[in-house]
Amino acid sequence: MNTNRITLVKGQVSSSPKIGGRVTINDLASHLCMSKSTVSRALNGYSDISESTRKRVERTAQKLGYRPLSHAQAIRTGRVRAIALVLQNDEPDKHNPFLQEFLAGACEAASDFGWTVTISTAKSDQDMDTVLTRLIEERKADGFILPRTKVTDPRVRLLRRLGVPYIMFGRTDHGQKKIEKDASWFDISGETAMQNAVVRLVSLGHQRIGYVGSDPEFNYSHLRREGFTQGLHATKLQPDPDLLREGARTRDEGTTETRVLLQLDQPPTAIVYATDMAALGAYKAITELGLTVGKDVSVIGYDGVPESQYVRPALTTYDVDTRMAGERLASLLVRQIRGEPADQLRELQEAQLVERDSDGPPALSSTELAEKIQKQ
Amino acid sequence: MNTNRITLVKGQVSSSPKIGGRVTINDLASHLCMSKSTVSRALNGYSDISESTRKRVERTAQKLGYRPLSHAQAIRTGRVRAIALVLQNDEPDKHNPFLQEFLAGACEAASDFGWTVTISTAKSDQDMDTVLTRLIEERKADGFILPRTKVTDPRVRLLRRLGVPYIMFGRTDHGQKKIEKDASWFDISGETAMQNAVVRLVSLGHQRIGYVGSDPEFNYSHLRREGFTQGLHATKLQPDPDLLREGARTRDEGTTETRVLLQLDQPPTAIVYATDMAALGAYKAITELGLTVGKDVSVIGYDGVPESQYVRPALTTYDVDTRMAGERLASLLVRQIRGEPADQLRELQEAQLVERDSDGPPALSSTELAEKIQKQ
DNA sequence: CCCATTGCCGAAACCGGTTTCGGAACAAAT
DNA sequence: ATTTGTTCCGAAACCGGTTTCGGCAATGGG
Repeated sequence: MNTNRITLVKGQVSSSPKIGGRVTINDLASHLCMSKSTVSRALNGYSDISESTRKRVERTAQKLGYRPLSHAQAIRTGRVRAIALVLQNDEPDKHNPFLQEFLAGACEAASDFGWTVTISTAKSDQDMDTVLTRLIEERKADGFILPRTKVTDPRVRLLRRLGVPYIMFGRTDHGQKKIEKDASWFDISGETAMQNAVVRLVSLGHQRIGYVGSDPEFNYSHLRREGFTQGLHATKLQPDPDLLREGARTRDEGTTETRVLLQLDQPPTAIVYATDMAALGAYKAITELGLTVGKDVSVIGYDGVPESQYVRPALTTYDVDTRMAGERLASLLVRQIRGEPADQLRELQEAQLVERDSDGPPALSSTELAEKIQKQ
Repeated sequence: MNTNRITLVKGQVSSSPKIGGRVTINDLASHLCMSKSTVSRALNGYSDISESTRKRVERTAQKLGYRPLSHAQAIRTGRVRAIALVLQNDEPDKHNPFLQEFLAGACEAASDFGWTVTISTAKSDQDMDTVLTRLIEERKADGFILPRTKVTDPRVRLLRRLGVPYIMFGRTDHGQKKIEKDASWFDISGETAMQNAVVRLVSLGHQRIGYVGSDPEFNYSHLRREGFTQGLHATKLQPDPDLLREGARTRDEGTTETRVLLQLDQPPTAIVYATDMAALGAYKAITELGLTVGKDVSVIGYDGVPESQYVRPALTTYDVDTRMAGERLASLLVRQIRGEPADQLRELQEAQLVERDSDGPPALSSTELAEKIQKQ
């Protein structure tokens, strides 16, 4: 009983003339022979401090290596100079090869502003709610980066209700700008990539092109599918509902959906995938049927996962600059917290085509392909 | 003037609007009709508060949803209840598939203690120094997790000099416990895995076993190599310096080192790799020579990267539970910061063998293998 | 019954910053 | 010479907690 309680000890001689050796604003003030309020206002650019003293304070602060403690400032200002990123961990594919680069971008951008990044993880939507609430209540961050936005995103609702700044990596509402009319976001235009993929395949001679989409829960899935159909439209190809598959979130599901497409009476000679993972899964389905990727069936992916350059044949894909995404998101979020209007903090960038060996002119027509599959 | 003088309003009872809606310790104190010092000490388990009032305070705190601001506490205690993780970003292979799980483990453990995780990245050893110094000076964290320890680690020197708590993921000094005699660490025993790999291969019938090590800058490289040679010793195989290669940090370097081994007059019929990435690189070298992985040449990796289960033949490897590593590291670090002696906060766990198809009985003897390679 | 402990709590100082308010010094206007 | 502004800075309150210190009441010992 009472084992872990703190016992008061008398005569605890503090051997600390200046524990930690930190330079505080008081040290700085007494060194300069002025009040700490003047020092504070000088460093924070108040207009009622003369230019000369401001310079003097700044030089001395520099010389003594003074750094205000953000948490000491926060107690009055309410700002901790930190942004938070909460990763959701219940996704089918937990291995995110881009995370390190994304973090590097975000941390570097934050650091440039003198801010830091706190990170947390959530196991489910509900846990996400708990985690966000806790971070907000304890004021661990002044704003949030929301990766992988969903069509209707519960995180957005929560943060919006609590009035906490956030920026989305991705759009919501299929990009219809209803919910997000006063929200900031950064995104890569997957729809443009999908459209370009179709155009590319058509110009290679393909007439029947399949599509394997991703988890419809995420907003990007819808945008990419729309991009694909716009590609069909732009190339005057007839859309065929049979050629549109959805919901391939993993490599294995990519295999499954590809099988379905290739078993059609009129199979596609080329397939566009919303994600590289699904496209990598396609290799298995294609080779299982005795077909060759890039000749019998052309494959184009999206994301630029590292493995795409190591599979044989190497995967043609649209590469996303994840590091830059992190950098832009952090930067835009900090600016938003500092007061810039959110609806002016939006950026849409393009993915970069990486031409490799998984696509090319069709070796067979769709009919011939069907026969070859049949015989197998 | 006097505009800021708030005039007292009669009906202003306890349920005041309270900008921001947060419950502060003052609210709690006035709600309980006791001083805030009593509340504070009650919540912090001081022995001079009676059990009954302590319970009462805790219940009320719970009911009102009171959460102390860690940065408000920090101003007096010097503790922000956060641990930091600084990732180094200049490594050859920037794609770390384990990062998300590692973070999940660390965040969850920290969260269980009511702590948080702040993250940052460094581009070089020098940048690492800068980043750490900044985080320390601004007291953004109370301690650090140091991933991927080097043989002599500059981070350790810095933190040791500044007296900042840290825990290493990995050991230093080849595990000789010189520098680390009063440091805490968590590690996976790669040396045991390497030793077991040799034993396994010998029992499969292999007589000449090669080894491809990793970057000697990192401590684990030495431990794993020593584990390998201990495996040779345990199986009474004669060590051959020609069969020991070092420094394969990437897939491509794995390919290169494998080529060297297979071009020997007496090539190995099995090769153990310190990392999966190098082992995956081996596939290219082996198939290029017209050989079959798992029959002509057995391959065993270490790490358990996701790709290992997708390559053909699937890679036999020692799987590391990265999520648990993050969890243990965070947990041990928090306990250390809370006062437990560092030299009692050490854990060594084992990697888990995953038997797949990249190893098996040797199809040929070393001499026969050499001839087959020659003919190619 | 008195005195010394002990248990328990409140008042106030404190942590390192920010922000408000008032006033001194000086210049310009009347 | 007085009034009116400006410019610039110091004193003090404040933020939300923690910790020190002292004191009151109850208890126990002689």
